[in-house]
Amino acid sequence: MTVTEINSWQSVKAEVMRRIIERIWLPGDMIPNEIDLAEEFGCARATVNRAMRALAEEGLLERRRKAGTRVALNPIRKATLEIPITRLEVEQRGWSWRHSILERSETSPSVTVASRLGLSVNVEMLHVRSLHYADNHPFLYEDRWVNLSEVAAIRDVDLKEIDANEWLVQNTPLTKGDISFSAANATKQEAELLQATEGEAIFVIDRTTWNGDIPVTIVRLAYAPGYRMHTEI
Amino acid sequence: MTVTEINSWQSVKAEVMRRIIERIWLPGDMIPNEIDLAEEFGCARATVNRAMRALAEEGLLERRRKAGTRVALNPIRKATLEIPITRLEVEQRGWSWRHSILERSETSPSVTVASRLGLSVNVEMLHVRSLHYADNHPFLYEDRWVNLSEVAAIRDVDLKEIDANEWLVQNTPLTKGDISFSAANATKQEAELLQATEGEAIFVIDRTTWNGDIPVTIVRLAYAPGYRMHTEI
DNA sequence: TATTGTATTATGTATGCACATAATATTTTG
DNA sequence: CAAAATATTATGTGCATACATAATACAATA
Repeated sequence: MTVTEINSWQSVKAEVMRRIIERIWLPGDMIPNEIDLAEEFGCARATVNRAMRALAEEGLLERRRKAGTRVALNPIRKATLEIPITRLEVEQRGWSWRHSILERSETSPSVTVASRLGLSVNVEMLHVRSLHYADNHPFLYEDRWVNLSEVAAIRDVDLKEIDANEWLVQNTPLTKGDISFSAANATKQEAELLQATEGEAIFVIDRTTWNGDIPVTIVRLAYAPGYRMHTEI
Repeated sequence: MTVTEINSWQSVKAEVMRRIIERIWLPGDMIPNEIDLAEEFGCARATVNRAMRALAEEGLLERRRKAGTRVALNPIRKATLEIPITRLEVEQRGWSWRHSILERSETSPSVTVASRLGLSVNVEMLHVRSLHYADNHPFLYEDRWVNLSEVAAIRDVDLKEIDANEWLVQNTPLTKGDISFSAANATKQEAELLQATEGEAIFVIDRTTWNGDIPVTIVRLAYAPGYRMHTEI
């Protein structure tokens, strides 16, 4: 055999990908079954299976029992974006991070907040507004509500020392999250805080998280102008 | 044994997740090695490995050879967002979709476009500007450049019939993509097209895609005011 | 003491085999 | 001929074993 053996799942994956990229196998095409591919590549079926599973997870292949495997028609490449801790995000860019607490109060939520969490307005919550800096420039304005009946321990945390999000991430299990991204014109208050001009376009993330079915926190993150969220597929 | 045997990788995964969520294993903690877990659960090491690998891919565990496995300190819950085809996105919301071509020309790219693609300005590209409507309301303004030397076939496509993105997704393999999300103030032109007011905050997606190392297309998507991108984790 | 070499260890991967499961194809039955 | 029962098939999973690899701990050496 002049053929180099393809016997690691990574090389099987690479070879299958090559055939897709070079359009030897077209979108929608059925491809040979695992047994045949294993024979062709000179490896075990489990090895082929490992490679194919990886490609299916990436969205390049569609697999169904008995029906077989085909090249995906809409390679809906799923972009995975990480929900970062602001401190790390800032430090990763080589800037120094600090944050300051603008408000910290224990109160009952507004109707809007309560309804979005599915809670009564009588529940006691922690309301924290804070500003994150990157190299002493305003970077992010955060407006957060925390469900105190679920996360009572946060009462005793000094949020000047540790960011609320960072504390929550490390101290409460979060099983479910709801995130939306949008653009908004800076309000007068936001503009002042972020050293922007009123009406300037601001990137906004709204996030609600639950532990099981119990709402934990709802937060609105308003980034200083120029912020870009980036990902690769 | 009164213990129900945990012998499928899914149940191993569920049990390990339970221990993390219920804080039996804390963030940063080392957890037992695969051999011990296999013994405890009454299954093979390969089964434990399969489960642990899945959890590591989800970001809940951090694994290193010899060093062992620990609960991730920052459970970087990765949100996966699908890169949709606009027509489907609109139709999924129950609206009717149509789009109109504002410009279609074959020309050489601007310096900005060329440099972002890593191409010379002498390359011939297809420049398409189009407007997508949802229920006859402007939904998305799209400004796209396509590398004709890589995707020559698009010359003969009637883009009034099929959206460029949809055609590309179905007819060229895309192996790599670069996506960024940001907020911008609507320019006068954008405001007119999207029936917005000048300066209104607009959600923008910039996307570049490659096939292997060859750039295929670069596109800027400007959404009408009020657009939200949504995902769950 | 600092550096280099070596042993140890936990995860990573490959293999052969067996059986499970889902979906299709085929045959039987009313 | 249509509906139900049955066979077939491709992927999915589990197991035991073996060896590979990376990272650490520890000993040997200069």
